[in-house]
Amino acid sequence: MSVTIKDVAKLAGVSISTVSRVINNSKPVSPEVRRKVLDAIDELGYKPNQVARSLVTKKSNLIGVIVTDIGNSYVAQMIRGIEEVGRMYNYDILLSSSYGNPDTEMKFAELLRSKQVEGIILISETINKDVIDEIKGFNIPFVYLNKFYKASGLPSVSIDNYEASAIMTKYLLELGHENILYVTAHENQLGSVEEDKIKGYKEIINKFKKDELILSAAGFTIEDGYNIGNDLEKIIKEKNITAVFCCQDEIAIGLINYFYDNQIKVPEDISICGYGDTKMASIYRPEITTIKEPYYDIGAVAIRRIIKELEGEKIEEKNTYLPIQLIERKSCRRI
Amino acid sequence: MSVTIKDVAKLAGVSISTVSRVINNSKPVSPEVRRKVLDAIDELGYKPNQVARSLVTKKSNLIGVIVTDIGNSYVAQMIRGIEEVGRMYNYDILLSSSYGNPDTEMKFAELLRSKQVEGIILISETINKDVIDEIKGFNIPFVYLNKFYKASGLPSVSIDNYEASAIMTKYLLELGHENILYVTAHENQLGSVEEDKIKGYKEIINKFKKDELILSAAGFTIEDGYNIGNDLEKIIKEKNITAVFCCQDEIAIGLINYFYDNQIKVPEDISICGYGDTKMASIYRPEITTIKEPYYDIGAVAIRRIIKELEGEKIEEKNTYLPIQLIERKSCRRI
DNA sequence: GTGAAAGCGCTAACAA
DNA sequence: TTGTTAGCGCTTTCAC
Repeated sequence: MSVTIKDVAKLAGVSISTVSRVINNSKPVSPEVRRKVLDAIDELGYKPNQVARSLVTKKSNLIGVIVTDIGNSYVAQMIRGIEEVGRMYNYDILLSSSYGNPDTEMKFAELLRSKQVEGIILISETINKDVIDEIKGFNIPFVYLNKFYKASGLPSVSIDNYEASAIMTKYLLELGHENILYVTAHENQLGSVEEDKIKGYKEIINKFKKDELILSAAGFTIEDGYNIGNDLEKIIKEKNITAVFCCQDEIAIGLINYFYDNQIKVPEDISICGYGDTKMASIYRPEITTIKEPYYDIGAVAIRRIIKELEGEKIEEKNTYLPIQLIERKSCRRI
Repeated sequence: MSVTIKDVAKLAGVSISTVSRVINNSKPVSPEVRRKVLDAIDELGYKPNQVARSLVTKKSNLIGVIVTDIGNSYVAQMIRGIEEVGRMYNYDILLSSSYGNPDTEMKFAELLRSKQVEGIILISETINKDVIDEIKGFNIPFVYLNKFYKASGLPSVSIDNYEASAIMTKYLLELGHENILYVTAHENQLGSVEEDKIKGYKEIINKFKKDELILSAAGFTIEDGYNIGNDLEKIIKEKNITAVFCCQDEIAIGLINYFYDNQIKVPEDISICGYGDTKMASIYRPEITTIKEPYYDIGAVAIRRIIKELEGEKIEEKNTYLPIQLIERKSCRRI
């Protein structure tokens, strides 16, 4: 079978402890013995068995990541961030996709634990109290990432949605738009980030004494955006709207698609902006003006927090807020 | 610390072997004892330590997946397939992204091995002989997935690119296009799937006595597509081309973007089709006519192969070819 | 500086 | 049906 520390010890003519010492640099070993051991390792192509090592050290060097769907580009970007800094600190990623099923999430959480992961990052799109409680019970570092809901009281990394929304609204106003409609996903959804975003929008709108105009799509997807196209078209005419601020890039794309299919030009006939700066936003034509949520950084900071905690550092603030950026592109024009 | 099998045994008043038996259902246990054990497990919230278990059984239930970049949507889809069927058979995914660096790939391969993964799936975009040889040396099931290069002699899952290309060319011809230009990524690249695709294109073009027209982009990306826009525009006029068959959706999108920016309409002025059916192809406007490469299925079949091999089944053919599909959308019109 | 031995948490003979 | 025991491959005291 596979070559073990014993084989190396035998070949080098030393004890296994000595071999262990040289591979871990844990205690001084005389140069000559070290050489012999190193040669033996080389000759046999020995690679320490991490499983055995984990069993005794209780360090798996594994971080468990539970995501809704790796197919979402923002999730993939977060994972990139997680992976890349994880790698820097020698942590591997154990990945599970729940596809939104709470039972699956729960099962994964337990599975990850039994695999002795040292920390867990949960990237979710709903709020699932049971799973969160379960993970908290593991007593290992845990970060909760949710683009759609506020992680009240949970360690998390996000942006200040209130501020981001205000910035975008102000920008639209500065472009000369008088009537700006905000498309939300679900209005009055408790704990949703939409609460903050709507607040930011309203604040600015009221400050400049314009009319609050809010339309609710039935969700966050491209399809949802497309589906409110018809309703929106009517409202636009009625209320003389010139700019639509979508709560997600996907909705903006769905809307632009609807307009494309109905011969309405963006931004000539109507300005549309998104939120998130998902990959599509920069590829799409017209290129979409949006708020950049730094997904990669969110992932990176999340795992950094976990590693810090693992290293015994105390994390003061529960939530880390990352800087946002308004990305000015082509889908909104000056009036 | 964490509760172990010993704690359970003590609480239940039995030996650890009995506990092991009930959690594994490996040997008969009397109903009353089983109940006692189950109760103890429940009371203590005991979860078997998989690391310890792995050490003795030599089964980690881990499949290592090395990818170029999880941010590519096709990669994410493959991983979905891998994950979902892996889960069905109780395998977890250990994920690593190499970002195209061969040294990193190599390091990951070794790392995965030391973590005792039972199989490896390598999703690569170049050919890296060293890494492949290294992995082969592990003597564990291995599947090689590469969308751009042929995996000569390696266990892999893919589509018949020759056939796919021929089908698309034929389709364009049937639409009434007389002069069809094929945009390749790199011409004459040894081992590239472009060899097969160009062959498929040429075969049909010659069969119908049309002119072979091939243009080479400098790569596979949206940007590469955009960058040849200018050259292509000239050739289109010169040769009276009405349809452009792009070797990748990304190139098609780049090209359509170029045309959008230069007021050339797709498909009115020029028909463009892609290859791959990456997520963008269906979202984009105009929706892109393309060849569907079944990424999810490729991933699913790949891991299924590994699991079969792990179960002792002998896999006969080295490469599994999955059915393709022509997806007729809006970017190509009838002449 | 080096070796012997205990033990991480578990499974799997082997006995009883 | 149950318990005892020997490891799995490694790290880590504890002697020397």
